Amino acid sequence: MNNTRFATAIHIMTLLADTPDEWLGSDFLADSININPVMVRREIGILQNASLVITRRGKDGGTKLNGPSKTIHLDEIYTAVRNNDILGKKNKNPNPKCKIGKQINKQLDRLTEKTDQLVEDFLREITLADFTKRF
Amino acid sequence: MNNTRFATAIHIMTLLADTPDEWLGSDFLADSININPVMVRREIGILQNASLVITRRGKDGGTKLNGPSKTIHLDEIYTAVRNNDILGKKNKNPNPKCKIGKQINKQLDRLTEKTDQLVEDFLREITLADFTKRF
DNA sequence: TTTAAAGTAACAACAATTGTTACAATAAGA
DNA sequence: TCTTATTGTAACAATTGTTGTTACTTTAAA
Repeated sequence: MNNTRFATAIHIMTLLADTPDEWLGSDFLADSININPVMVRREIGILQNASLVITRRGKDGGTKLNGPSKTIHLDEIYTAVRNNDILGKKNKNPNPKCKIGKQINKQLDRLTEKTDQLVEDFLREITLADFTKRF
Repeated sequence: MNNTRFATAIHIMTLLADTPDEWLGSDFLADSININPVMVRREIGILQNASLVITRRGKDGGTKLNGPSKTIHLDEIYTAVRNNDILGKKNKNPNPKCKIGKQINKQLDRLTEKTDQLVEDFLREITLADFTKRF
């Protein structure tokens, strides 16, 4: 993850958790994170797809958590925004004539899968409420 | 990690482990991975800094493992090539006037550190010999 | 009907990754 | 000592990924 998407997403979620009854607008959220409101709306789109938040359009619109923060787990946020494996990308065309080139991507997949699973399992044990408690 | 550096590094290490007594050249390694020899030499430079391999310049030069593959652990390769945190980058200037903006990066650091440690601990339990056994 | 918000497309700017060429430094071996 | 093959690395090009911005449509409250 050579990007700020998890940081942005968990920042949004933390703000939403802080005032769970209010519809917070992208301008307000953007001002706390100090990024462009369009970026915020894009990230909110992802969080919506994952059913982590609900939004309302039009005047007085905004975004809220889709449930109590103690029922939301950090792995849900992570898997929603992640776009790479922890160990990175595989090389595209390792040489099939080489005994190692032929197998490497399969073996890397095994390792990648275990590694990713490990992190998800860890983040699943942490709720958004746990995270926000420290603020 | 939105790059192929771990994949390239472990591919190199696997090839070296396969013929531990030979000096393998960057052309040979590049041909198995199917990337440019310069990329291979660059990655070997990193592996050298981490004392994972030794190289010899000049005619009949090349690279070898710096020790038996059962004494090399995958976390050593991972930490040598990693250049990002698993949870990604932090936003640079969260708003210090906001109670959450003010704290977010500190709290993210806590989480990031635990997550990275988890993966390193996992990879430390796997030797290069374990990995290469399956080829 | 007015107003303020989300949603999103299009594009621009910037950063990271990967590929390539070229050449200096080095070391083996004739 | 000379030839040859290799690493090391700088410089740059090409590609891809990330972030920022503008502008406009859609939506819903009041």
